[in-house]
Amino acid sequence: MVEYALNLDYIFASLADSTRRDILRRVSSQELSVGEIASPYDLTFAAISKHLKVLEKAKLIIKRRRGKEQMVRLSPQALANVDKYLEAYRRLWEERLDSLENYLKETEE
Amino acid sequence: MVEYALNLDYIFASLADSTRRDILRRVSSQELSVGEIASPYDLTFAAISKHLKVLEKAKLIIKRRRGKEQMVRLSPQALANVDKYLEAYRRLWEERLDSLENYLKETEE
DNA sequence: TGCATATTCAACCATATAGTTGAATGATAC
DNA sequence: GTATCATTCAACTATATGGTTGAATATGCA
Repeated sequence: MVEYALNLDYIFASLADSTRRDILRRVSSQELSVGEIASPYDLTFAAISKHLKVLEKAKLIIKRRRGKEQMVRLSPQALANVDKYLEAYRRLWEERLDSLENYLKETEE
Repeated sequence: MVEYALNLDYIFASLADSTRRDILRRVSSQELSVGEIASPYDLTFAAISKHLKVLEKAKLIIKRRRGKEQMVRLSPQALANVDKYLEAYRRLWEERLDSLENYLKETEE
């Protein structure tokens, strides 16, 4: 319960930064080393290392050592928790979309 | 584009606080005044007012004046954007759930 | 062992955030 | 207009966050 709430704190805080969202996107399709992750950004390795720490604390990524590199990949479970969180609200925005659709349909006629 | 990204920054940052998530939950079923929103929490009005500012900037809530009160309600659209953001990842955690299901099914046999 | 490569840690700085208190504003009621 | 109720603003404090630099650690290789 509390665990779950804390987890959402970490997950949402992680996702609130566009560099971290970009990292997530990139590791979602393939495992990358920390160096590979860092290279496109105009930031120090240490900064990227910190971003990865944040993502790791939120359990959004998993790191494993491969030789001298640390390999990083997405752990989709945390995002599934976000989806679960949204569940309670889905009906609300779908209703709104429905009424917009109806409105458009009626306007067509 | 940039607008959308900034929006996600604000939305996720808003959701990273359990008081704000609780406020969202409470205004999702009914419109509440700022005072009604504040009453269950052990925080000053000013603190709640700030939380509402954060939620408003993220377009998660809408305020309107009713007499001397400000009434607050959920604006579900911003959450629909989160759902849209998750879209790209849904396949990934569903695959994982599927393989867990298969594993359990096979273990049963 | 010693060197190079990959990554992290420690210390520090600047800015943002979450809270407080007390004054200020807006709207209604008298 | 004045008092009152509801809310916000301003100023301040403490802590968190995102970045830097330079030293430290971990692994692989000669």
